[in-house]
Amino acid sequence: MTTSSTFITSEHEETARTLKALAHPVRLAILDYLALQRSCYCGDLTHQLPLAQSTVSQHLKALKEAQLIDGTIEGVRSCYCISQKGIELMQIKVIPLLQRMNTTVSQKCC
Amino acid sequence: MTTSSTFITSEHEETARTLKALAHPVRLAILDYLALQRSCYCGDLTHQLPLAQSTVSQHLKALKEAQLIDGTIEGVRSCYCISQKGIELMQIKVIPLLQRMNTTVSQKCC
DNA sequence: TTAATTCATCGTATTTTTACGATTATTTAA
DNA sequence: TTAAATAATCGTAAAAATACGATGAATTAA
Repeated sequence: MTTSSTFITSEHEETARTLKALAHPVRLAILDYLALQRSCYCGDLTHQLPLAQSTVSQHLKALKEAQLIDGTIEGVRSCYCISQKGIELMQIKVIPLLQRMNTTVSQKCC
Repeated sequence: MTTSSTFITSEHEETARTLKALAHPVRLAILDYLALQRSCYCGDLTHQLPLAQSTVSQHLKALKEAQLIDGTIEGVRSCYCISQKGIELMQIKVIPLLQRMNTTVSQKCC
């Protein structure tokens, strides 16, 4: 199920990919933390989260592959932050699509 | 991994559940269609989509369980539409959380 | 140079998701 | 009453996601 039809557009495919990266409590928590702190190291997150280091690293990788965050090696550590692309994806792709759901349902439609 | 800590809040858990329901191209297409058409029958979707009837029904169930849509039996058919609760979840829970990502990144933060 | 720190990656087990066909239940039409 | 139509559910197979420990690579400190 990858082929996009007229019904399932490439926008649906792309946005679903972004939403999938967002759709995990740990990854949402990481993003919220990054939004607040500006940036942090992988180790900071590992200390905060009840998860193994390898698991945290894996979540960061998922966010990075979805272009939601940037990561830079700083000596022995890795620094992460929300990416410009990530902000664009939210503002231009994801949120507008979700906004389209906002049809005024005055009464039960069916 | 279900326990919410101070770092992972219940809001993260709940929003992740909603996002998971959204995070599939077929389900996004269904919601987009419902936003446009107001309502439709399961059969309409089965005709539009390159999927088996049981699969479409399964996707509708996922959306319903996430409270994003309502379904009503109309004789031999089932009519679906975006729910008021679904709109609320978008406007009050999901979109605000995604909006929080919108920190102005003037230059590479790390 | 050696040891310690930090993090990514690998291999793997478990769970969840996705899709299908077959079956069942309900309603409508003949 | 019987047949057709519609959609939900069941069982199941295959793929993807999630988590872990172990290992390896790179950098810094001793």
